[in-house]
This record gives sequence, C-alpha cells and structure tokens, in this order.
Amino acid sequence: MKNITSQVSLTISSCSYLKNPESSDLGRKIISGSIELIDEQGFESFNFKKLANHIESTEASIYRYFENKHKILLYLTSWYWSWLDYKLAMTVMNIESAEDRLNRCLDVLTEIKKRDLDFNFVDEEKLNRIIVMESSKSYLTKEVDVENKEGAFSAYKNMVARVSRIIEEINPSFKYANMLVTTVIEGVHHQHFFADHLPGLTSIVPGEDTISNFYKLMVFNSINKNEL
Amino acid sequence: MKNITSQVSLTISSCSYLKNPESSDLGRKIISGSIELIDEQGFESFNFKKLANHIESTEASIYRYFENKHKILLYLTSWYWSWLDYKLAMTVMNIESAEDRLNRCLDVLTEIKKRDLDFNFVDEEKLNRIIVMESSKSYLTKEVDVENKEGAFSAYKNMVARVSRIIEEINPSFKYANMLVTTVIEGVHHQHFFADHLPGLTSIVPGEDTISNFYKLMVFNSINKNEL
DNA sequence: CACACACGATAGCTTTACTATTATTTTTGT
DNA sequence: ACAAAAATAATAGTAAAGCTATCGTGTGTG
Repeated sequence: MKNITSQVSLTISSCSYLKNPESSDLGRKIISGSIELIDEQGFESFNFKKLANHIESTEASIYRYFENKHKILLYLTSWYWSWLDYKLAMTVMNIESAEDRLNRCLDVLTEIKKRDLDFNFVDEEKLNRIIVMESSKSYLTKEVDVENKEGAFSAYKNMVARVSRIIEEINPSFKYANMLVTTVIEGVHHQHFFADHLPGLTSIVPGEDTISNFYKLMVFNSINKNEL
Repeated sequence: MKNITSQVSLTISSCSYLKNPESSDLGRKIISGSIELIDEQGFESFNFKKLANHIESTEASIYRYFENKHKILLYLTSWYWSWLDYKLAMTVMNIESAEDRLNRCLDVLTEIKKRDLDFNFVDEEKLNRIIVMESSKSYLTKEVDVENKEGAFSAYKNMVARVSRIIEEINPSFKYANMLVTTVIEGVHHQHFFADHLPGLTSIVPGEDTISNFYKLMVFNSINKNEL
C-alpha cells in the first residue's frame, strides 16, 4: 500500500536560510549533519567548523546556506513544527467529535517521536530530542522581535492555532486556549527533560504513560470550566 | 515598624562559585553588574570583558569568583529560587486552609516581581526578567547531570517541593503534584515572555490578571479530580 | 564552447574565553 | 605602627570561535 505522505514536502519559511538547504545534496547534508551533532554534543558546543568536518565540507560552504548556527536552529525548529502540524492535521482528519480530536492531538503532542521515513534527510527521533533540549533557545533571545517580524515563528503559531481551534470548538467561551496549548507543549518538553535529568522535579510513574495522562487530565479539566 | 526580613541572608549552594561573591565588595559588584548587563543585553552577548568594564575591574579578578559565565547564571538562578522559596514560606505562614495557602502561592508565582529592599545588592525586578528569559538555559545543557550531582538545582527543587506539599495536603491521592508545579512555574515564564514578544501565542486580556486567573483555574480544576 | 554557478581550499581577521605573571593596594595580626 | 598575607589591578598572551575574502576547479546549461 502506497503511503499517502510519500510525496509530501514541507515548506519552511525562507527567513532562516540564505539558500534553501533542501535544494541540494550539500544542503541536505548540512541539515542531517546538524541534527546529528546538536543531538550528540548540544547546541552550545556545536559550530560550523565541527559541522564542516563531520560532513566533509568547509566552513565557507556552510556559510552560503546559513548566516550562523542560530539560523540553523531556527530552521530545524520550524521544520519540526511544520512536520508536527502536518501530523496533527492527519491525526484529526475525518474524526467527528471535537473531544476525540483533542484527545488524539494530545497523544501526538505528548508522545516521543520515532523516525518518519517519509522525510529521509531528517531523523525525527533525534530532532525531537533537540526540540526538547534546545527549541526554547530559538526564541529566548534579544533578537526575537526582529525575527518574529520576519516570520521565523509562524510554523509554531500555526500549529498552536490548530489545537486552539479544537478547544474553542469544545468550549467557545473558554478564554485561554492559546495559553493552555503553549503550556502543554512547553510543559511536555520540560517533563521529558526532567524525567531524564532531574527526576526529582517530575512525577513519573514507571510503566505508565504519566506525561500523557497528566496533561490530558489537566486540559480536559481546565476547558470545561471557565471560573473556579 | 522594623521589617522582619531585614537581617535575613540567603545561603546559596557553593557549587556555582569559586569564592563567595557576597563576602566582598567586588563580589557584590560582580552580582549586581551581571544582573544589569544580562538584563540589558541578554545572556548570549554577556561576557567577562564587558562585565569587567561595566564594574571597572578586570577579567582576571572576576575569574577568581566564577569559572565562567554559565556559573554566574547558575548563581543568579539559585539566588532567585532561594529568595522565592523564602517569599513563599512567608506568604503561607499562619494560614490555616491549604486551599488558601495554595492560592497565595499561585499569586506569588504568577506576579511580576518588584524590587525587594531587604537584599540590597540584587535588583529583583531585573533578576525576574532574567529568570523569564534565561533561567531555562541554566539546566538545558549537556552538563546538567554533573551539575545536578553537585547540587546546582537544589534551591529550585526545594521551592517546587514546598508548593507540592500543599497540593498533596489538599488531595493526598493526586499523583502529579511536582509535574503540576513545574508546569505552572515554567508556563508562567513563557506566558510573560509571549505577552511581551509573541502575543499571538498567548491569550492575554488587557486590564485583567490573565496569567494568574488562568493558572489558578488550571491548578484547582486539575487537583480536585484524579481521573477524567 | 563559454559562461555561470556551486563548492572546496586556503588565508586571515576579530572577538571570546581563559591563563599566567607581576605590581600594587588592602587587610590583618601583633 | 608595621610586616606579612591576601586581594585586586595591570598587562600580556594563547587557543578557539565566528566570520569574511579570494581564488581555483569541476559541473552543468544555453
């Protein structure tokens, strides 16, 4: 059976790159190489010299695609949010009940991602770990306003808006849909990170899907009441 | 009337510094100068040369107090969590009802902090902005496990534990107290940041204490039910 | 065939991060 | 009040990171 997604390609806002990395062999190597290095060594110690070495190219060549390493992070996060938005769209397709759709979205938002073979130069499992550890650094900078004007965060906003609309469908008088959705998304990242590194800060029950259970409980109990 | 806190001093875990910055004039200038510079220019562009210039000292002198700028961030975040923990302890003192205590804690956790004159070399208003923008960078690194073993995050854990105990007092069968508390704390930071820089991602209603209202609604609706 | 164009190779410049050495000032014990 | 010790300043220097410029080579296109 042919997979429906096999010919899909995600469009990434051009503000993060100088030349589209999907358009060439070297460009795709820059992306897959970045994902490997950032996942292994962290964003702080990642740099263009190491990347050039890793993919057997040169610093100068990489600079023709991206201005600096922060722009690569912007590209990777945008790619991830677009991919997740697409996954969410597939997940809710043809599902009648809004509660059911929200429940499925929460499954997607809380799960640990596995390799998606439809996009072959991106390892989504590694990229997911990068998102957990590094994605907030893409906007927690003094350049956020300029980059926001250029559209650097539109993929994230679109994805949030998709889930918010479902919440507003369930309870049109609920005033905090965007807040609730971003709280869940960033919260899920934190809980995954805490589970691995600071277990005293989370409440993980072994052998149970704690993160998913908790955020579903939190979301459904919050949206059905507007006041205390 | 003499303020009860006027002779209190916070004890900061020694793992972040080489020499206690509270023990000397230069040390206190390093702290207050760091707060000013990081608040103005952001943690990425902050460095010891600029700091030395700003406080009219030298790079080498600063290196006698802190190994590198990341350790300064660890110190500042630890200081903030200890201060907040102390504030929370004061806030719930002599309050009978656990619900009431939790409600007051949520007020403290969601409010934007003002200068606290009891600690005169720290500007809590500026430090609060640093916490919103930079605090997650203190643990989102590859060194987190080593630094955690050294106790770098114990102030944060203590503060979280204090609020968690109140939640468990209200509902002893609630399994997710730590998750809920960290979700609120990190969520509040994100909502404050989004309100200032990415308003499309939040749900701020002007003239209303939206962040506080939302998180109170979320917390109380979550803890009173264990299942959906 | 020539003309771009992409990439690699190389060099170099500036800033950051950090260390070492010596001089000067401040603190402290007696 | 004075000598010893400690803290800080002044200065220099190294290695790596971040970024730019130039030139040569191969590859494909009109």
